[in-house]
Amino acid sequence: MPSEPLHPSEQLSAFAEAVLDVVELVPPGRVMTYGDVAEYLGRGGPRAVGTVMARYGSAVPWWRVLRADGSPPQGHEAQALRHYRRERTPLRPGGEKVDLSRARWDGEPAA
DNA sequence: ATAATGACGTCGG
DNA sequence: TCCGACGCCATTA
Repeated sequence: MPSEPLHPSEQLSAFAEAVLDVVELVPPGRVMTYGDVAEYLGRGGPRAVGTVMARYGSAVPWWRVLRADGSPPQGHEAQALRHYRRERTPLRPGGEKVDLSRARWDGEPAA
């Protein structure tokens, strides 16, 4: 039996909810790629995650989910870059992409 | 049930 | 580094 009371926003598929949950866990200054999220969940794929973000991402720290090469979400580059600078997310020389080697979050608690 | 659609990823040139 | 081609997966028409 579910322990979670059904929220009004229960039109979301289980997958979409799972994706949004993970995104909310990403600490400020850290990021995950679309593929990372799918792997973390053990289901779905990068594209499916992107589809969810495109539709419901506005409610979560969407800028912390980006492409595998460190580039910000397609269509939201400028906004994302502002957030990165504000959160001091490690950027690559040139400042157009995130330095995944330093900013990538594996899912472990911040300690 | 089949086809089309993405805030994607990898590979080859 | 910059494409294009293909594969991938949930969602929607």
